[in-house]
Amino acid sequence: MTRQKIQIKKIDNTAARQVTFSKRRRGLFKKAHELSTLCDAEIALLVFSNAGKLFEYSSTSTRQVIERRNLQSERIDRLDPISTLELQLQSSTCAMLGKEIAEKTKELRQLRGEELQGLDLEELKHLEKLLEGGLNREVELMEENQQLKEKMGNSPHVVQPTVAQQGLGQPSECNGHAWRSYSSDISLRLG
Amino acid sequence: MTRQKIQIKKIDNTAARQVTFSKRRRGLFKKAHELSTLCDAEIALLVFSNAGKLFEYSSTSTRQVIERRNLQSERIDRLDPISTLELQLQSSTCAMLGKEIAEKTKELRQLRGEELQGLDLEELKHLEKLLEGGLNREVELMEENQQLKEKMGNSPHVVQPTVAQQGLGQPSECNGHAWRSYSSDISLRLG
DNA sequence: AACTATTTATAAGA
DNA sequence: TTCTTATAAATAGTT
Repeated sequence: MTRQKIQIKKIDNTAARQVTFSKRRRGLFKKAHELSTLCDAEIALLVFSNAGKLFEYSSTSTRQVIERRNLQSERIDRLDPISTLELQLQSSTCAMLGKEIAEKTKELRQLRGEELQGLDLEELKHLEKLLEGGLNREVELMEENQQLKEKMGNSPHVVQPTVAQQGLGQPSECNGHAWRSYSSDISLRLG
Repeated sequence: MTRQKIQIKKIDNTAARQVTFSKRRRGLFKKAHELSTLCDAEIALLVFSNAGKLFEYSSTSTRQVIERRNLQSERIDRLDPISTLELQLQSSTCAMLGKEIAEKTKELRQLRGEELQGLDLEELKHLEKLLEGGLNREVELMEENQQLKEKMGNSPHVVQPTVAQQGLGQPSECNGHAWRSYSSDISLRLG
């Protein structure tokens, strides 16, 4: 699209393909962020490189957006015929906690690292907000878990896995921007 | 970015916001498609408008990309401690069929309608490929289901819902392009 | 829905 | 990888 117009077809040369991938991925993420900000849209963007590496952007959290999407397409075939078995498993939010944390960790890593390079001040502010929101959710999850813990005491036939929650990691500074310090040391044992 | 540079913050005026949303959403989808084609990347892009309407693009299928993502983040906390209960539910692929079809239908609707407007020839070719791929998967699913049907006959304690699969719809022509005709009339009854 | 003056994105090349 | 730059593309404001 510049020194010369190109055809939109797979780039054969591996090195050139990787360079283009990096450039355009960054451009795409930026555009996604701009759209979400300008128009108050909720966005999730998943990109697997040719080599199988995952890059993701989300205006809120990828899991949240995917769940919102699932709600739309599942409302019809779900919600009515939920078997008791399914209920038990769905309510075993415990298993999801681990996933959520793994995801959050990865998201944080990405936000702090790669994705941060090309971002301007506006985006930094947004990321800061996102991080704080994430921490708030963390607290909510803890509370939710506490409640779950109590409920499960009453229904012994429910699945009761053990989840050990890792701390969010060491407080860090990034591009001269001090992230809110936070340390969690929660260990959950249900059942 | 043109007559005047704008700040990346929420557009207050509702009408202006909607116009910008349409324009930029189209631009974003085009960029996503170009990246996937040029660099052989697998992409899923979910966009919820301010009004809650879902727009999605995927180089293959959104479900497929999300699953691929789940594999990466779940491999650690999953795969080892799969309870018998979970196994039973996971193997009840029947429930997923309904979802898959609902999804595919929606995807098709989107591809044929809205998203088709701004697409050039290259993209049309891609969509054609995608649709054919979808049909192939349909056939695979049928076969998988047949096998499931047989397996379930042997294990009576497995969940056994009834799923009626609708046909994909009438053969249709789109933008002067004849899509492969297909009709399915399968009705699954397990147990 | 179209039009353009500008701003952005980016393909090549260094 | 990062930067530079000529050019293609996207798009904000207007009609």
